[in-house]
Amino acid sequence: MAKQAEGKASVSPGTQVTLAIGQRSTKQRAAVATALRDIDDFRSAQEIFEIVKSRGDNVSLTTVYRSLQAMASIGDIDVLLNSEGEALYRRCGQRSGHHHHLVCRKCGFTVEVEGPAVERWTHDVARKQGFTDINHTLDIFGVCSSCARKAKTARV
Amino acid sequence: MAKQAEGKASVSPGTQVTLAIGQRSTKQRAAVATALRDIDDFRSAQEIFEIVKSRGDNVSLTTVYRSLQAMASIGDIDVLLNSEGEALYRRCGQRSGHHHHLVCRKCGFTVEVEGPAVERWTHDVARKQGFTDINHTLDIFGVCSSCARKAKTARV
DNA sequence: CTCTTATTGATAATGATTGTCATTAAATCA
DNA sequence: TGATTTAATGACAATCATTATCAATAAGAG
Ligand SMILES: [Zn+2]
Ligand SMILES: [Zn+2]
Ligand SMILES: [Zn+2]
Ligand SMILES: [Zn+2]
Repeated sequence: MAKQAEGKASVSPGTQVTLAIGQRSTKQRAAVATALRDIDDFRSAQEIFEIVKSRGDNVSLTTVYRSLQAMASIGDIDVLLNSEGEALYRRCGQRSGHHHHLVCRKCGFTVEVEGPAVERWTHDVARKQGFTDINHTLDIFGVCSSCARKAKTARV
Repeated sequence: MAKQAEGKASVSPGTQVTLAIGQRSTKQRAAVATALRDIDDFRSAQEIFEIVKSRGDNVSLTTVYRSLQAMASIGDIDVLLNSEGEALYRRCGQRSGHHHHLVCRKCGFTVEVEGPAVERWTHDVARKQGFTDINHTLDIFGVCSSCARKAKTARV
């Protein structure tokens, strides 16, 4: 069995891919990682597949799915489900740990937010009810000022 | 056009169905509403379809979907997406308005929770970033004390 | 270079949800 | 009550994101 310590391996100029033990560094995964560096919004696997393709890299949709899942399971990227239950992915800011997202419903523009008070509250509520192994989801959706402006203009 | 004021119409002994303007009272929707009264957990449309059937009522899966959506859009029942993006439905406590859920990952046991401070926080954060038309999702998951007990016993 | 096996890609399959459309039956009214 | 209107239903096809298969490829250890 090929063992390998967890760590960074540069597989493409300017892009770093975190690998779990036993994982291999491939150009496909590097291509996905690179595409994620270019965008700052939450995007679906299909959209990321298109972005990768438009950059000239050729990766199958299946592999895009697998790469995103691998990255997400390591915590390298964030996942959130939109109101349709579709998974959206995003490479978030420098490992700021647990955080939440304020996402524009129209353009995907995302702001990372943290709220220690909220974290405390959810935990307290759950423990008070006797729950253990607690986790939570918290996402804020809205229309960013840019999109709101556009909508107003378009209506004229 | 058949106009009708919004209100309650009893369509089955012991069950009340809220109707929007223009909607009709049918035995199928009543059957779904009755099934929802019997359960206290969040369930998928498919599961509710089975429950309705097991009670002797015959409603097509398509209609179960439509009934649940209609009830949810009025706010008569709550919807939440599980980690797979599947919609789960539940008839919640007496119209307590906006609230959130603490759900057992194992058995589905649910506790309704409210947190004015969290509501204020999400709204403030979003507005501070210039967002409008704001909404949010907040769900807490864990293992209820009952399930935790069972797990400990089973392991012996 | 050789070998092991993780990874890929083409494709089929899954599974929840939605669309279609002819038929049924509430609600309204003569 | 019987006729009329059209919301609602049901059987079934269609979507669409995601997963499963499996043979072919290639990373990386020795
Ligand atoms: Zn994030
Ligand atoms: Zn949190
Ligand atoms: Zn509720
Ligand atoms: Zn809330």
